[in-house]
Amino acid sequence: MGSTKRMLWDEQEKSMVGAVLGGRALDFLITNCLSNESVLIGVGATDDSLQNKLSDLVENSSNFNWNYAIFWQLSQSKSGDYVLGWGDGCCREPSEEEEQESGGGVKGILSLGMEKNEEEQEDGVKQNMRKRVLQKLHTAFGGSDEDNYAFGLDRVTDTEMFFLASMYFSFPKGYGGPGKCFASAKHLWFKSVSDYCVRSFLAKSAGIQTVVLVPTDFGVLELGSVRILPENFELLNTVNSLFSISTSTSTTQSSSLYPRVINEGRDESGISNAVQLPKVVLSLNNNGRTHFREKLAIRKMDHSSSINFPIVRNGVCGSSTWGVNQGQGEIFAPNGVRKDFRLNNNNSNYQPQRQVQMQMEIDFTGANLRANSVRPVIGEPELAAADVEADQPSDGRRPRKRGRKPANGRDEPLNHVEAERQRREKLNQRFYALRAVVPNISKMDKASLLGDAIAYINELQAKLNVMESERETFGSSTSKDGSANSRSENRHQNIRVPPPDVDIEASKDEVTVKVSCSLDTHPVSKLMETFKEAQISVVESKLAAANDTIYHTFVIKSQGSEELTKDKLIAAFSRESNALQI
Amino acid sequence: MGSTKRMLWDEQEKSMVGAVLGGRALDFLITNCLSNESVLIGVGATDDSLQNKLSDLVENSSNFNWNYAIFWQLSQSKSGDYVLGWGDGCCREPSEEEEQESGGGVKGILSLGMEKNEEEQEDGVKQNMRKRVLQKLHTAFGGSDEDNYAFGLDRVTDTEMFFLASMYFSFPKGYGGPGKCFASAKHLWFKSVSDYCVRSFLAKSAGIQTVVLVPTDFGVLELGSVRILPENFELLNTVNSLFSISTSTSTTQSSSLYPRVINEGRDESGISNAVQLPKVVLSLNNNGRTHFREKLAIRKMDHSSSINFPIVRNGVCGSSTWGVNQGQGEIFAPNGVRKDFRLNNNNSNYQPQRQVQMQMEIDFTGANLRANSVRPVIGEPELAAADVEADQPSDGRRPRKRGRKPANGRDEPLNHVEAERQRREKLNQRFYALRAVVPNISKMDKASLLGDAIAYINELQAKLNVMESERETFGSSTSKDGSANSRSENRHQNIRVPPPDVDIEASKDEVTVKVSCSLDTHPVSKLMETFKEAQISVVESKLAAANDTIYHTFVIKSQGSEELTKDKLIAAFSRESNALQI
DNA sequence: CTAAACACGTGACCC
DNA sequence: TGGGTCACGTGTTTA
Repeated sequence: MGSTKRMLWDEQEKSMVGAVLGGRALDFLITNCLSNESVLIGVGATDDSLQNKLSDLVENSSNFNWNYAIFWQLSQSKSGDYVLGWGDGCCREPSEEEEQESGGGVKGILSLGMEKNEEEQEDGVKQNMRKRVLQKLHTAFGGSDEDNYAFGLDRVTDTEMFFLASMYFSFPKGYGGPGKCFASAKHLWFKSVSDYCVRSFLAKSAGIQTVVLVPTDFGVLELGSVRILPENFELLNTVNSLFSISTSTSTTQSSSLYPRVINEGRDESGISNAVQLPKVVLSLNNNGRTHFREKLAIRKMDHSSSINFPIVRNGVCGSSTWGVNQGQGEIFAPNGVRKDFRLNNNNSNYQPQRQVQMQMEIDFTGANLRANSVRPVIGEPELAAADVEADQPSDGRRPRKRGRKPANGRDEPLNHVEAERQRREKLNQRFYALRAVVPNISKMDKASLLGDAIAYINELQAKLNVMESERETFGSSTSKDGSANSRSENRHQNIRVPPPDVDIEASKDEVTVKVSCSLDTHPVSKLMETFKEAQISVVESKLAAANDTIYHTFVIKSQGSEELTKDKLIAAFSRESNALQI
Repeated sequence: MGSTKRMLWDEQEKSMVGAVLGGRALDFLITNCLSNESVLIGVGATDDSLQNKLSDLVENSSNFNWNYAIFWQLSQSKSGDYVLGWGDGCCREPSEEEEQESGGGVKGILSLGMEKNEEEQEDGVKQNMRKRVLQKLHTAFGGSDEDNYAFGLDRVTDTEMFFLASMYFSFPKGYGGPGKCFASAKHLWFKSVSDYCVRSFLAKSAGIQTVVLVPTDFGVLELGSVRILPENFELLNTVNSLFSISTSTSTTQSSSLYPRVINEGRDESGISNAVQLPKVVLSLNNNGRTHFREKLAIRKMDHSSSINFPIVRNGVCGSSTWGVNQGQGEIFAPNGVRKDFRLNNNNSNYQPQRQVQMQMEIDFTGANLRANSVRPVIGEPELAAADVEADQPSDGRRPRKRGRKPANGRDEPLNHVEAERQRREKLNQRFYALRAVVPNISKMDKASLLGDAIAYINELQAKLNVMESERETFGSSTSKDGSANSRSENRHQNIRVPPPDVDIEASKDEVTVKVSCSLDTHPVSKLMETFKEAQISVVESKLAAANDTIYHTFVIKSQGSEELTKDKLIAAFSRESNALQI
């Protein structure tokens, strides 16, 4: 009874969640939760460039100093519907000036929930509820109790509550602020958050006063500020240039933003098959080589500088096909943990039967609190399961207060155990990360995980070997493809898959060669499909081969005007082709 | 001083090794060791078929009941010289009848070493020396202290000592028994092991009385028995048919026996640049799903059945180019750990710059000792480094006797720590195994290993993604190829690399769509290439899309007659098309 | 209730 | 001489 169960929402939970998130959000989440049966996986791959853009919008004062930025990424459900799910996000606590400027409503708003929470109740109950709500969301959307991140938070601020809860939302086209924005393809500038979204209550609680939704090619960018900001078209231009396809400046330009969705498990409830399944893994980013870092205090610090704010970013699990390779340089980034993060993003795609989970990680890049003793509990299921009556950690061994570390002075023997703690934690961190990238984990214990990882690596190696040798029989392809790290020596085997079903006929003075191949895998398959959908008939088709390129030329005809046809096609293709970059 | 250093052989060590292995072997090893500077890597790829053949010769009574079989695999040094190195091996303890039949000399022979070991000394000193010798060999040939396997052995029998020590030998052409045999290309049948090899002393110690060396195409097969066996040509025929290339009956028939050698590091000493670098990883094979298994007691059991013997097999690391695929069915063997082993064989080939090590693994398939308390120490560097004066572990906490477990009666508190020990050990085991399959390990600590493994997995996934999408553009090959475990469900998403460079032009009354895509990945690329090679010009090309197929039609023209052109094309394509099956 | 799994503190060791 | 890693024994939790 103490530990909340996954699927079911009992009344107490409902009221609690409603109190924290607001009634509309509660309803929305409950209908979207679907008892964890139908999960939406792999809501597209995001990479650092997206994250950088978002954090740029949030932290870079040259832009607008938004308090948060969320990219709602377009995803496609099994039934073909598009759904906007959490793509990436970045938030920061409002500065003191901002809090003053915003009219002081930030604090305490949350206590005006559905149930009348008395104002005099101190943080304790509120914090407790927030954590429990986050935990409930976590488990409701498929997370396991162990890796619940909420209890790793020292304290959940209003902003964080809004932000963290937002991760669990997803919006079908036309629903919610992002869904409406994307459906209308027009940006929305809310000077009041009263009804911009089902998350309005939460936004209000966080003191957000201005919210802007901007549609992009693959999703919706949501920006929010605690200040009242006038509509600003320069921002829109900036956003457009940042998030449009052609102007992607990412060096890696590899991971695809293009969404993919697999509906795993039965899909019996048809409400909305867009259910994110965030599994939050808290990670500490020891940038550089400093070996000690505050664990995961997402909370704003007492004298919050403008940078010590969490950056939440999602990684993709599930079978998201993400573009090409993601640049070895990125993979072998010198920074260990950072590397893990990055790599967690490009996941899987390998075992569709896997119980994949959307994986989020909290990056504490900016958390520059140098305290070495505030080590909030993390990964302690006993805390997660315990009935957290008071906010004070019931854990005896770390009697840390909630607010600040006692700045203990260099206890040598203490340092050892602390270092050891950190080592263990880092190891566990890696284990989590490994769990994220290895599909088909037989058991959840570490040894099995390692075994599965080894097996998986070998499996991948074997597959790669097979494919590589297959491909190399194909001849010249590898020679010009620089990224194809092919061992060019064993060229001699001929295993390639040929153009199947080649039919050759010789008539009087010419030979006709007919090749039939699967539409699925043909380069022009999407084109043909589009033609069909748009009821476009192909008048003439040609194919020419140059040095290393094949040119298809199609002369087509459709019902409407030619310009309209062209625009239609352009629109259709633009969506496809930019899956290449980003 | 207590811990043996890697490269150097101090006098004490020399005498000890000489005592255990014999003087000639000592000299041989010292000259071949080369201070670990010039290591011979990747001495060819072996696979289960080889292992099966060997174990067949050893364990299958229908053959000859040899006590051990070693395949000395031909390798090529940097300078072009061929060297016979440890390829694969299999051994078993002699049965009791065999021991009787062999004249009783098996036991105690070792004590007639260089230094006069008094016979009355019990196992203690001998076992201690053997382990230390194995450790010395292990480190001398580049193994790290941590993964020394010798201390994982409960007890090193004579046979095992001979067998395990043999792994560190390698023979230039003409040197040693295998080297002479291969040089002469004639088999050798020794009815006395006195001088069949530099390992004669060891062989004698193990009671081996008959040794046969048979040259094969890529190495030398060495068989030994504790019995005196008359020359037998049927055996030779069997061996020839087993190990010759053409008659390989292995179903996989994939892994190349062909050796390759990379000489890593400087090669300043020119004695013999063939130095194996065995890094032995002890692995327990929990066949089936039984989750508990005796750890690694290589020793023969008290009532040794005929199957509980170790099978040592080598895996290939390094950039050995080994053949095609090795049969998915093998890869996806249901047995988890076994799979790991198998897969460890098809290793690497990925990071040739990696500090590769020849990796051996001991397969305890038959080790059916059900004792769960004989837990030999393994991976305890402090033990390895400690000066083990007596065989009794100077470690206080494991007062286990040497010979047999005391059959402790369910000590509850003891059992806990024992279980925990085992858990740790299993974990470390996996870590070792993971280290074996992950190239480019930045640091040797666990966290880094995990990070590297994650990075590597992602890298592999990314590569596979790229290749898969590349391959899928190649046409319907996957549709009829059952083994291409393509996730057919998410066929509908357009994850595919889209037709890039779509150019759309609208003219007066028609729209032209031009698609240019890489020739490499186009289904007809091979066709076009063939056209070009055959100087065939395409008169007309058409493309039509049916339900799920795209039809290319080419009307072509070439110089010669049409029938000849047709035949030429058919010949060209037939070579491709039968690549479908495999 | 047992067995497995994990986290923790501690001693040791190694640059 | 300390920062870092490791293994060990132990207490606790979970299935």
